[in-house]
Amino acid sequence: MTAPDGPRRERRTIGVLARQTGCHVETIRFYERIGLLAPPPRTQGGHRVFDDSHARRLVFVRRCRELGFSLDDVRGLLGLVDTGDVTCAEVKALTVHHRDAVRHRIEDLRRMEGVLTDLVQMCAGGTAPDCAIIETLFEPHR
Amino acid sequence: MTAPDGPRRERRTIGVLARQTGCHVETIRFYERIGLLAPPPRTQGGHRVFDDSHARRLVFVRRCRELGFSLDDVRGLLGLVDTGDVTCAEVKALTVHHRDAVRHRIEDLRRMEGVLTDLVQMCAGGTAPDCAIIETLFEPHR
DNA sequence: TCTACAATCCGTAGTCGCTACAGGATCAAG
DNA sequence: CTTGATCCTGTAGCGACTACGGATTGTAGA
Repeated sequence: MTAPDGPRRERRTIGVLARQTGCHVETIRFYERIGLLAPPPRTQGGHRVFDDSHARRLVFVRRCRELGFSLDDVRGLLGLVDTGDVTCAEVKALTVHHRDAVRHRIEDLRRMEGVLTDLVQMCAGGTAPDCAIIETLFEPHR
Repeated sequence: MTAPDGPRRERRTIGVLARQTGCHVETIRFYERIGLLAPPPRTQGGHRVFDDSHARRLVFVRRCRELGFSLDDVRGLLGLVDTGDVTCAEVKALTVHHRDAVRHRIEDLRRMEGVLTDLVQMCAGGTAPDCAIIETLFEPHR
């Protein structure tokens, strides 16, 4: 009865991991370098060998990044997970805080979009050398 | 009858210009270094002396930045202004293109915000060590 | 006129989150 | 055993600033 390991601990090269997670190879190495991912074991020749736990962790990082969390936020979340100290309240607070920042950013962009639309509308778009957009941009704030 | 110059060509130090335009002193020097603003004349001791034309141009840059234009975009717009070759059509095209990029960015952020709000709502926020947010973030995409 | 101190000078390095090389070594298939 | 894909390390670059250190200059008050 040799241990049948199964697909639970599947080994993969960095390239395969990259394809599975949608990360670039360079990004994975970068995450390892900055301490976001633990250094995986290597082959005799020095190639990294990743297993499911690495894949899981990388997926987590990637999902967080897709949601706009900073790498520092991700580090914090992973820290909570790693120590086992994680409580819903902490995670929720971090998430709420980030969501509020995202909302704030949306508001900023909306204001920009409004002004840009105004500018576009006040511009005839012809070959005239005097452009209302340019004129307006030379005016101080608001 | 000495030329009364008037307030039209008011001279100012970099600090005063910064206060007038809302830019940091370092940013003004930075803009000069990358060729966005022309090098102003100096005092004997080497301090920069700015006049109204510099102020006008810096206001333009600042307004563009507030609207999210890249420094390269600003360079382009200023280039058009400088050559006198500026036509409404060109400026409008650049502005429309940028507005579309801003809209795109808003859509991205809105999607993030939606997911973040979902996450926040699925989390009880108590002291439980199992957190639904964390669980979800370990799941692959979507 | 002297002195104190604010403001300015320059150059370099750091921020964030990657991305793009260069110049090699290793691995798997045929 | 050769080929060619993949991997390795290290460094430099991006955008748009920001922050520093150490020196110099400008100016207002005594």
